Amino acid sequence: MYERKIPEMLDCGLAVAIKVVGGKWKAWIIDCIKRDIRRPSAIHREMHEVDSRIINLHLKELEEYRIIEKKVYAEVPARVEYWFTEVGKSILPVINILEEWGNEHKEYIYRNNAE
Amino acid sequence: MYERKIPEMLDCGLAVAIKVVGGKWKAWIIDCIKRDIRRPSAIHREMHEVDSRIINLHLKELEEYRIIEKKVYAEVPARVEYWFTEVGKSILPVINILEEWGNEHKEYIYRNNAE
DNA sequence: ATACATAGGGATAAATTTTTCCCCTTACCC
DNA sequence: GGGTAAGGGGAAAAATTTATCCCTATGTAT
Repeated sequence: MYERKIPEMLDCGLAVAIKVVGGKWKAWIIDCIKRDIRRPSAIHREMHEVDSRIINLHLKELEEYRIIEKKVYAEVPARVEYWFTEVGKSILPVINILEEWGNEHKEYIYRNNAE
Repeated sequence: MYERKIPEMLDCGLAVAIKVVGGKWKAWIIDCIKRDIRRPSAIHREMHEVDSRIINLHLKELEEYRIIEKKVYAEVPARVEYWFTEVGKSILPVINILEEWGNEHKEYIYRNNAE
């Protein structure tokens, strides 16, 4: 694991919120789980652009924040599912608002990048 | 300027929104402007932890997204002010929601990091 | 002449996040 | 044995963001 050299700012609510949703693929992963795609392998099939290693890292991070929790079934082949915690559920509407804002304004924001 | 090697995903609204508010100090800068701290030097005095170079870079980025716009006054010493555009204003309530969520849950999220 | 405040940026380094590559385990199927 | 599918992670490289250092310029004040 990477060990941070500069301490983070944990006091600001905004920084915390962005930490939770702000990774490159975390929002997409959260969206998968929201759509009942719960197993690591299924998430990976859904997000085939992304290496499964990356997905694992993000899942682990979200689990550390206790946004999601892992359920392990004693089956073969191994079966793992991720479910939102209560706090995890509470962030879903926040994400929706972010997404709405982004969809409404993305052409505006990136008008210049179009060359 | 740094030239990206991997193209970004501009299609997802969430990615766009996070791009706009998700830099390390952008939210703080936006908060300054919201509190009528509009001049680069004043923002820098407010955010004395952060090098002015960094603040400039973020301001420039926000300006490229047209979240803020620069007004240059023909005074001496030079006077520059940043103001929100209409779209810039529209993101403020979104940021408030993020911040509220973060403040409400930060102890929960970082309970483990406390060692 | 020296110092200060303002705004701004080049060059480079450091820190952090993301990616790639390859490995391990269990158990089933052919 | 060799192949599949599941979950998982070490090590190192690459990509990206953030930080540090030092310079430019203008005009004003001491």
